Amino acid sequence: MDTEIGRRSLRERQRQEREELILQAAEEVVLEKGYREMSMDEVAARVGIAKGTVYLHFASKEELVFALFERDMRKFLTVVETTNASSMTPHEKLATILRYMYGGLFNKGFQLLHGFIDNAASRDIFVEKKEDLKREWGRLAEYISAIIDEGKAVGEFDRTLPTSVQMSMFFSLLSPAGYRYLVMEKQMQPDELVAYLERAYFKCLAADT
Amino acid sequence: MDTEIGRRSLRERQRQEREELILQAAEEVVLEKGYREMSMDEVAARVGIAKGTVYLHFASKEELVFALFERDMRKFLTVVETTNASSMTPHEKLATILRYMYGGLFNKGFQLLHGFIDNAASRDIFVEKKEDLKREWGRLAEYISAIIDEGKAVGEFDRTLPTSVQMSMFFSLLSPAGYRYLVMEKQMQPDELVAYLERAYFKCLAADT
Amino acid sequence: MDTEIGRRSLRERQRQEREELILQAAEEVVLEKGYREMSMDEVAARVGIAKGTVYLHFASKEELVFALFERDMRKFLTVVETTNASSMTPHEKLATILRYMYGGLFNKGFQLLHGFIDNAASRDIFVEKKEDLKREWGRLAEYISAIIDEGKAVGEFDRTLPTSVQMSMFFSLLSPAGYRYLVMEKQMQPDELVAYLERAYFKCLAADT
Amino acid sequence: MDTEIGRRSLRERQRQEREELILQAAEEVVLEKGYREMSMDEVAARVGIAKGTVYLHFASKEELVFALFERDMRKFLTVVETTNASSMTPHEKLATILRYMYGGLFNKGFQLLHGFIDNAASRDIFVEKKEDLKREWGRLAEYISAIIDEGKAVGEFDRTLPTSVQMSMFFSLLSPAGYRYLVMEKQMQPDELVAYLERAYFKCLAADT
DNA sequence: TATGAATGAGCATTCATTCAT
DNA sequence: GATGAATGAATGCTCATTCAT
Repeated sequence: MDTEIGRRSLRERQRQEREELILQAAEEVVLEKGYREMSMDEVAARVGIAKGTVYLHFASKEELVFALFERDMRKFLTVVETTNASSMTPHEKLATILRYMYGGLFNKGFQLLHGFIDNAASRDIFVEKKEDLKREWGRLAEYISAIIDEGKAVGEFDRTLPTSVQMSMFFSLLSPAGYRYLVMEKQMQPDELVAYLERAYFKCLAADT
Repeated sequence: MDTEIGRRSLRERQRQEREELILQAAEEVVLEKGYREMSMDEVAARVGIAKGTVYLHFASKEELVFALFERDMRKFLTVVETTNASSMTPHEKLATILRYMYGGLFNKGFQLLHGFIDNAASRDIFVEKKEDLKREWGRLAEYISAIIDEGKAVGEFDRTLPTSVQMSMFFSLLSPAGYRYLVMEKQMQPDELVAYLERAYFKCLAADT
Repeated sequence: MDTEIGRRSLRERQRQEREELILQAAEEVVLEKGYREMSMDEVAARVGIAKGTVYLHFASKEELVFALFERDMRKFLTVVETTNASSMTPHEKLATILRYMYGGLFNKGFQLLHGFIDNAASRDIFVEKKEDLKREWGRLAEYISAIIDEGKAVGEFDRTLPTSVQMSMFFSLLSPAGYRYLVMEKQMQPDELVAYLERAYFKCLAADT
Repeated sequence: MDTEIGRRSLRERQRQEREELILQAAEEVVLEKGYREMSMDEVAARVGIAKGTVYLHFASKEELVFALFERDMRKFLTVVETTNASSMTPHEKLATILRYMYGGLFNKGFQLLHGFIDNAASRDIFVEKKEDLKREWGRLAEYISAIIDEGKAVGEFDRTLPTSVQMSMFFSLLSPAGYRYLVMEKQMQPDELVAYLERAYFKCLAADT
């Protein structure tokens, strides 16, 4: 029985590992080529498995990308929730989240979210899932809004700008293309760049003295 | 001969008008559905001509969208050049351009540029045209950079932030999705929104006093 | 204008001819291999056109086979209606229809109808069209029933057997396989065979004397 | 050794029982959906075993359905042989077999045979097995023919109709679809229906008086 | 022996592009 | 020039079959 359970959990672990591999490959391809140009053949090829195997894990291309989207959204939400629950000041909270979004190599997950929120195609693709997406996005927006409002309450942030605008700008500070431009053409260090974005954003937010 | 020329120029004018109609239709569709979902059939149908006729004007779908891209870029460049040649202060210049970009219903041309610069798909689609695009984008970047540098020189703008970062942020102030969110969900007036963006951006830019 | 109309009707005629060619090819394949084994590739290949061209005429495989079905049903209905409207005796009417069904090389159209009525697959395939099919089938059934009832009224046919049973048997006198067996294995002449079926069926129908 | 044999025969019995369960499930599915739509997954699921296990009993889908076919043919042959060996009159013999075929809920086995004999798909599917099928079908045909001939010899049946035609008609009296129509739409009792078929068929067969 | 995950050939459908009229 | 019918490469998805455990 012990073996039985052991075997099962092994299977399950392998399954999850493979699922993660597929998601990673899909993320790569979707970021490189976009949703429509991402082919299930290529995803499978990158993982080194057969096309049919992908379908054992995800019922359709749409489901696969949606799962990817959710995974990244969940990661993001976790960061935001954890940060929000901490005892940092509003400024520190936003800075922490900002570093998550634009740090590293422009966090792939956020890049995906960023791309899909904007992309015309994705609007129509996920028709059925729209509600789920909206809900999750709504939660995210609420957290950020709450932090900004908290900052306004303690007099740290500018009350003359609507929170919704401040929040929307928070997600648009830099486009992936802008990021590439600065890092690749202008040879800017990612850390340095994030520091600049932080400086710039908080100047926007700062309460008039 | 005189008639000949007149006839030709008439033809030529009609040709250009039709070309413009095609570009308009293509712009509509590509903004609604994205590059891949835009079908030549639909573009032709919206103009009210046959599919084959579109190919008399543009050698391929790629060429069509590229032409669209260039048209919008040219319009944008004209605005930027005209503004730059004026006797406004750097602040006023940037504000004018900013209003062009984010004003109205989020200027379609800029929306397209914004979307395509970011979009993964477009990167690979226009492989051959990359150089042209880069050159044009470069000119745009130079103009904006020059204005920002001018502002720094006269002590208006913050010298501790790199011009390249300030410029990149200028193009990313708000994503089309963010725009839709604020206008449609939050019922914000476009004019009001642009005013906020302006305020926010110039707070970022402002030199420390 | 004359030419215009002439050209159009030429186009239209060509279109209809090609549509008929596709239907013929589809009929062949579907009779040889059944619905599922019929591939659009093969149909196109038999007509000598590209696969895409088939889709210019029929929106889907299902539509194609449904159109085929309807074409054959319509032909059949025409025969039945014409016959019914004639001044023949009920016996002669049924004999005429019977010869249409089982005559020649077992009328392909009727063979198709026969096969599809029975086939388990087709029941589920045409879910949406079910109503149309039922209605058409119903009309056919009514005509035959009416003729049989007419025969009963004039004392020609056996009143102790329900009309519905007599009608159902009318459509089941011989299966395509049975036909093949008799013609190919037993070297029976089709005409001769039909004559036997006629004799046999009317013995069943005959009123007791 | 005794135990050895006992164990083996137990194994063998279990094996046969499972095989029968698979055949039953396959019969259900194939009658519901047809050959192509019957999936090995569904068969296995209905039996409650793994898909691989089905392959331990039947080398392929084709083999499975062929085995099913043979099983039903064997059952049918047994009925026919038993009946033929009895001391009934030819009329009674045929009536017995007829009741087996069309009685109950349209005997599943016969329904399968009926469907496959007719169905275009099956012709090509069982290419290799054709000979076996033909032989078995031939035996069946011979038995029925013999009974009819017997009837003709004793003056019971019509000698002016070829035995082969009378036999072929015997198998085509009613299609499964016709059966469903009469029982479900016309609310006819199965027993009643079989009685009608019997009456009708023997009117056909009857010798002229 | 039993399992079910993995495979990959096969097929319906779409759509950019071409070309005869 | 203008048309739109014809093309065929490309791709998402299914499912019979295999095989490591």
